[in-house]
Amino acid sequence: MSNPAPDDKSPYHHGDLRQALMAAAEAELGERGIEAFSLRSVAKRAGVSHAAPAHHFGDVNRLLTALATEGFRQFLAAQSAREAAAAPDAASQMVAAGLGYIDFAMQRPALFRLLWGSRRPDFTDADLAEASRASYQHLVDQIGAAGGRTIADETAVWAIAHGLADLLCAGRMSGIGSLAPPERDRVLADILRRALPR
Amino acid sequence: MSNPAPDDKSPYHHGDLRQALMAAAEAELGERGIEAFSLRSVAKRAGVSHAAPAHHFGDVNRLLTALATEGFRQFLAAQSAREAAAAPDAASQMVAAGLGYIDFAMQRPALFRLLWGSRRPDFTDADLAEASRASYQHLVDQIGAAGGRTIADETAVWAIAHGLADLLCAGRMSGIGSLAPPERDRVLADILRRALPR
DNA sequence: GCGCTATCTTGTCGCTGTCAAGATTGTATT
DNA sequence: AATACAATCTTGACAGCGACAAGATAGCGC
Repeated sequence: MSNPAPDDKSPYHHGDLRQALMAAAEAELGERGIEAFSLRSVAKRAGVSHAAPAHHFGDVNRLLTALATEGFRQFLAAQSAREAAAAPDAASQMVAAGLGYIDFAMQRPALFRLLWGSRRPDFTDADLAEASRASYQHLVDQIGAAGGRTIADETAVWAIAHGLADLLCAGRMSGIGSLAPPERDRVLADILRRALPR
Repeated sequence: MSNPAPDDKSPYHHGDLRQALMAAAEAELGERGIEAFSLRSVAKRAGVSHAAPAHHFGDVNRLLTALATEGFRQFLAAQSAREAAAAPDAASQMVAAGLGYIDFAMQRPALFRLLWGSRRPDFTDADLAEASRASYQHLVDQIGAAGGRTIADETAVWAIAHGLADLLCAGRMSGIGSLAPPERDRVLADILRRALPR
């Protein structure tokens, strides 16, 4: 096991460049956005040459694919975090999952936009497809437990959570976006509950 | 008035290059998507040199800003078209506006993504900001006429329409997206009506 | 010690957006 | 009608980009 000293300035072999590139890529995504995302800038941030990422990811889209796959898992984790703090009844769990969906969008907007608003990740990639499916299927499943029976019910809860998340993430909902978090959560929960059939 | 012959092959002065560039830009957007959008490719399609667009739009983002402004107006027109064909009661008009919102997203996905999923247009531009505001304010106003009173009501109808539109536009809602249009409209209308307070 | 392979660097290519300078055309003025 | 001026478009250049090829370096099994 090599284990180079942390202060080792610039060893020819990085050690865990793949992970470092992923972290640098997310930081770049947060600072410059997906539009100005640059593979060379990621490499520079990680302290390696401009061609180093190619060996680990092939091309820039595959780096973004890996980033999106990891992003979807954290996205699902954000929903689980809300559920853990919510009442155990099915309707509350459904609302909590929706609030987690929105939490992620507001807290990590650049990553959310990579997941839902970009075509650069390769969504035919098996890992990404599965991580993506699992992330919204979890939410959709909740409404079944809460009394939803039709495809309209399933679609409704997903569309409501996604619409709120996307518009808040983009900063276009000044009305709700400027509310204090507790009050905002109450309004969002009110809206999410409308997905349930009457 | 100049009025050059239509078959005039390549006059030094185009005549209405600004409009031609807008059309070429939308065509490029539809064929290659926002990620691969290229100013030089737009110029080539319009039959002019690579630097010609700069004189009319300054830079590429201002071309996209102009395109988005026009896009928002057509987006609003898609809602009006549905309303004109719907029953005159307030709830039906609200649903119709939502269906028009979704129509536009499914029929012109590249443009919809420019309007709602890109940061390249300059949304501080006065014309664009006004066109954008008008496009969703119209939908939000409908729920007031249909009995909505709270900020939750207004937010709900917008979020539902937008969530459905965004996910259908991205091709991620295979369940509803694969239905035949009449059946699909029925399900979408069912969901849109859930925005109304009970 | 030796060879093999993975890892990383350097250099190059075509493409991109933007800027500067020059060519062409339309229009107003005299 | 001739001239000056402004608008329009082209050509050429530059740096930054993603991708590829070739070479340098390092770890690892033998």
